[in-house]
Amino acid sequence: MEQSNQSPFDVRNRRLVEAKSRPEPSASPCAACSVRHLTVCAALDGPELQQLADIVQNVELEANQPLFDEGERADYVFNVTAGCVKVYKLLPDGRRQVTGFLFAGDFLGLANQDTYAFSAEAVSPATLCRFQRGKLEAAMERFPQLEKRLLEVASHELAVAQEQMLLLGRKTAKERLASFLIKLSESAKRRGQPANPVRLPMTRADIGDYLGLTTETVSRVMTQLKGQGTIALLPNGQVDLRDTDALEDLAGGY
Amino acid sequence: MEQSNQSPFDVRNRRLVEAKSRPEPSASPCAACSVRHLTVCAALDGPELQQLADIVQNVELEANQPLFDEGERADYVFNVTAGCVKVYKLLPDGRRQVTGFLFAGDFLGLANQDTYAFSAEAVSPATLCRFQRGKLEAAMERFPQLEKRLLEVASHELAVAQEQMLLLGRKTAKERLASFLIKLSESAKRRGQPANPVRLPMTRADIGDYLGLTTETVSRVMTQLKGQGTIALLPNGQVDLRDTDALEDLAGGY
DNA sequence: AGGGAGCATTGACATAGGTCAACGGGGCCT
DNA sequence: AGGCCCCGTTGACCTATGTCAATGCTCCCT
Repeated sequence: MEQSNQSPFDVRNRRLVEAKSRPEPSASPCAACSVRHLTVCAALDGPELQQLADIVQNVELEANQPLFDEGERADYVFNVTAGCVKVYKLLPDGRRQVTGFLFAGDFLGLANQDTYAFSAEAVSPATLCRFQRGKLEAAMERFPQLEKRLLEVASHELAVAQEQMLLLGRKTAKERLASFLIKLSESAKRRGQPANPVRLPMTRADIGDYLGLTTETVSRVMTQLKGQGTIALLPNGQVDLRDTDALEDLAGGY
Repeated sequence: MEQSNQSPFDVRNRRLVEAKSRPEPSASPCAACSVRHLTVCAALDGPELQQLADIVQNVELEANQPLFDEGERADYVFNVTAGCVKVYKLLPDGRRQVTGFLFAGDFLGLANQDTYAFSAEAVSPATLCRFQRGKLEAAMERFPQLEKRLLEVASHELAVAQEQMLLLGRKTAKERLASFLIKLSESAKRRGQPANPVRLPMTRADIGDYLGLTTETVSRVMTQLKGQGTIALLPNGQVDLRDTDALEDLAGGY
C-alpha cells in the first residue's frame, strides 16, 4: 500500500538546518526515518525529502506530558515517530472524550481553523516530528503529491471517525472493548510489532474515555472477557487475544 | 470566508456535455449554481469552472430514496445542492448510526478505499451534483486549489466528527438534543435559511440514530425542553428555539 | 370533510452501565 | 528489602436510558 521506490543513497546535500537532531544516526533525518513508510512523508523522496528534512524539528515527550491544548494557536503539525500520544476534548466539568490514540507514523494537527480543535498529550514516552504549518503548506504548494497524501490521510481518518461514532452510539460495552483490542492489535501489526500479545500503554481511564465508558466498566468487561477465555491479562499491560474470532464477532456486532 | 470574485459573464463556450441538466435556467450549470459559494466548487472560477461543469451530472432523489450503500464501489462523489441527505452505518442486527445529515453545499463521498464506508439516503427530496471520481481526480491534478479546498473540507469534517464523538461518548440526552438543535440552526443560517424556527426534515428515529438515543428518548427530551420553555414545537416539524442561551449552555455541557 | 398510515408521544417497567466506596497488587523508588 | 503510590479490581447500589406497548396526532390523499 505504501510506496517504497526510494533509496537512502539518493539523498544529496544533506543539511540539518532546523532539525535539532537528537543523538541518533545523524544523517538526513527523514531519509533515515524508520517509520517514514508509515507516514505522510512516504509521499516524498530524494531531494524533495531533503526539503522536508530542512523544515522538520524533533520533539520528545515524557509520559503524560502535554503537547498542546484545545484552543491554542495551531502553529504546528506533527508526525508521531515513536511512543503513544492521545488526543482528546474536554467538557467544562471535566468529562473527557479521547478521540484517538496515535502511534508511530500517525499524523496529528490538521486544523481547519487556526486553533487546535483538541488537546494532545503523551501516553507513553514519545517522539514526534514537528512542522511549522506555514512551511508545510509551502512544501505542499511545491509538492502536490504531499497534499494528495494528506488528503488521503484525512479521508482515512474520516472513515475511522465514522467507525468510532458507530461504536460510541450503538455498541455495547463488550463490543466496544472487543473492537478496541482488535484495532490496537491490527495497528501494532501494521507497525511491525507483535499483533498478539498486544500492549496497552494507556490506563483504564484513558480507554474508558476513548470508548465512552468508565474505568470500572472497562475493568469489569476485561474481567468478563477473561472469564469466558477470550483474552488473558498478562503483566505489563499486555493482553493475550486468545480467541480472536470471538473478539471479531463481538467487535462486528454479531 | 468564501471567494466570490467571479462573474457569470466570464463563462464562455458553454456546453452541456454530460450534465443531464433538469428544467432549470439552462446556463453553464455550475456558473449559475446558487449554492456554489457553500461548496467545494467555490475553489474554481471562470473557465476552470466550465471544466467542472463538463464532468458534472445531476441526481434527483425522492424522500427516503437511497443514493448508495456501504461497501458499494465508490465510483462517484457528490455535492448536495438541495434537500437533506443522511449518511449512516449499520450493524448486522440493524443497529444504525447516522454519522451526518447533509444539506445544500455539503460534500459527500470521500472514500479512502475504493468502496463507500457508509450508506447515504435522502431524508427529504434532494438534488445532488455527481462527479465521477476519476474525472474529479483529474481535475484536481489540473487545479491544485480544488484539491486544497477538498483538504479543507475534509479537515473541517474531521473536527466536526470529533465534536460528535464528544457528544456520543460523554453528553447526556438533554445535552445531545440541545447540541443538535443549535447545530441545525447554525447550519440553516449559513445556508441563508431562517435560523430560528428551525426545520427538522428528519424523523425522531433518524435523530435518535444520529445522537445515539432511541426515538422515545428523543421524544421525551423534546417534551422536557418544551416543558421548561426552552423550545416550542410547531407544526411541520419546526422547532422554535425560545431560549437559545439555555440551549447553548446545555449543548456546551455547563 | 373523512379516513388512514405513519410518526410522535406517553406510560410502565427493565437493565446496562454509572457511581461511590473499599480493597488489592504491581512496580518503582529509596 | 520495604514501602508507597498509583492503578486496577471488585462490590453494592443507583439512575439514565432502553424496551415494550398503547394511544394520539398530522398530514396527506381521495
